[in-house]
Amino acid sequence: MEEKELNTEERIIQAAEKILLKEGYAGARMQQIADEAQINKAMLHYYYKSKEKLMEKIFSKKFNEFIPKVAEVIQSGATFEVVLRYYIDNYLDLLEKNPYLPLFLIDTMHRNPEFINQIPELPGKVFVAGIEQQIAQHKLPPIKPYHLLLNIIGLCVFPVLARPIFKKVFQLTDEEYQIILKERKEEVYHFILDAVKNRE
Amino acid sequence: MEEKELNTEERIIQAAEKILLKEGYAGARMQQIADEAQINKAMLHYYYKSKEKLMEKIFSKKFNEFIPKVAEVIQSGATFEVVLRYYIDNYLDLLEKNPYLPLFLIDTMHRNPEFINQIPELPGKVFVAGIEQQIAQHKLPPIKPYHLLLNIIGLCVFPVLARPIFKKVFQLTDEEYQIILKERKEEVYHFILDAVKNRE
DNA sequence: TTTTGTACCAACCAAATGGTTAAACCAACT
DNA sequence: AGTTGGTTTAACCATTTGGTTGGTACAAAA
Repeated sequence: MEEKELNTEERIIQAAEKILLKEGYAGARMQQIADEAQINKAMLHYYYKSKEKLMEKIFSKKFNEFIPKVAEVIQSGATFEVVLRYYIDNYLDLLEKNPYLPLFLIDTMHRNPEFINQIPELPGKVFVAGIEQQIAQHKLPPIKPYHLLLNIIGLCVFPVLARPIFKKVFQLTDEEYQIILKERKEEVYHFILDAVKNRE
Repeated sequence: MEEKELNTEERIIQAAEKILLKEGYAGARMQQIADEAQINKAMLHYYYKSKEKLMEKIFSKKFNEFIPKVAEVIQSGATFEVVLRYYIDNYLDLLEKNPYLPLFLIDTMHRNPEFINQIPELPGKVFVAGIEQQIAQHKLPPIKPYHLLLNIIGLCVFPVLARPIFKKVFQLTDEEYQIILKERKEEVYHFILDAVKNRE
């Protein structure tokens, strides 16, 4: 409710997040970020030498918020059902709170790939190994790990990305679309489970 | 192979498509488009009064290329399997030829929603009615049409959008990712069919 | 032959934009 | 009181950017 009294640096980060996520790197203006942080434009450059440095900071921060730390969970021995629920619930909650996040990351990685390089290596192979292990133990039907992951994440993320197109094509209000998104937790969970079970 | 001798307007459209799709509205530069079309920047404004008008043209053109005209097919009485194959094959072919298209449309609709308004109404309701009819005739198990459509399109489109992220996380080469995309026609088709069948 | 209209361009312009400077402010130490 | 060092600002700067101007070239119409 009440605006916390944040120090300048925190206000800059908050403002930069808001503006960069909404407008993208090319569309965001340093002045806009300064206004949002209620500081002078020169202050921005005092704390962050350049727009690029600021973007680096926000991008890596958001990237790390988005990439889930579930590699361990998949190896925890839990059933696929449990892991899937955990995944989907976490992702959809995150997406509900951060509707601009996927577009921001995807857009940045496509159009400003230079920002990817500062990201450290990620344990993708671990996830693949985890899935393959579950398949070997017959806890999962044979499916290529990449495809399974693309399916799970795509089914979660796409509705957030496609919101404007679907709203337009089906002439939905924001409230109606919100309901659809709420329904997704069950829909995606059962859809994936049904697809995977039927493969056995 | 050989560069056709196109007239100026065609060259402008081609150039604008290339640059706008790749860079987005905010990132694209009129000079860049002029260079690509091998004309003077003033020529751009001779044919298209402003960047906005040019974007309007390209956006509506691309939007109409992307939104499929399958509403009739779904009502054609064909089985769900046939319609699904048709959908998926068409979409994935289109996406393979136009990898920048989904990001361009999604990005534009999120960040420049003013361009949506010039798009005429679309027969989304017809699709919904078609699906509901198939469900009533027990040709399809009960599933909310919006969800079915989100699932189908999401599973097709997301891998194209997520390419950079997946390449990074799993350290894939372009060739490796290309193979994954090729596999998708079968993967998506069976995944959806299995999920839907299991619902009955 | 003259007029007219379309295609085209070099040079230009005003505004916007990322970034800098030099000085002021201010709390903490000496 | 005076110095120091981080913080803040108004004013400024160089470049980029979308867009304009005034004019040329040229072919078709009159």
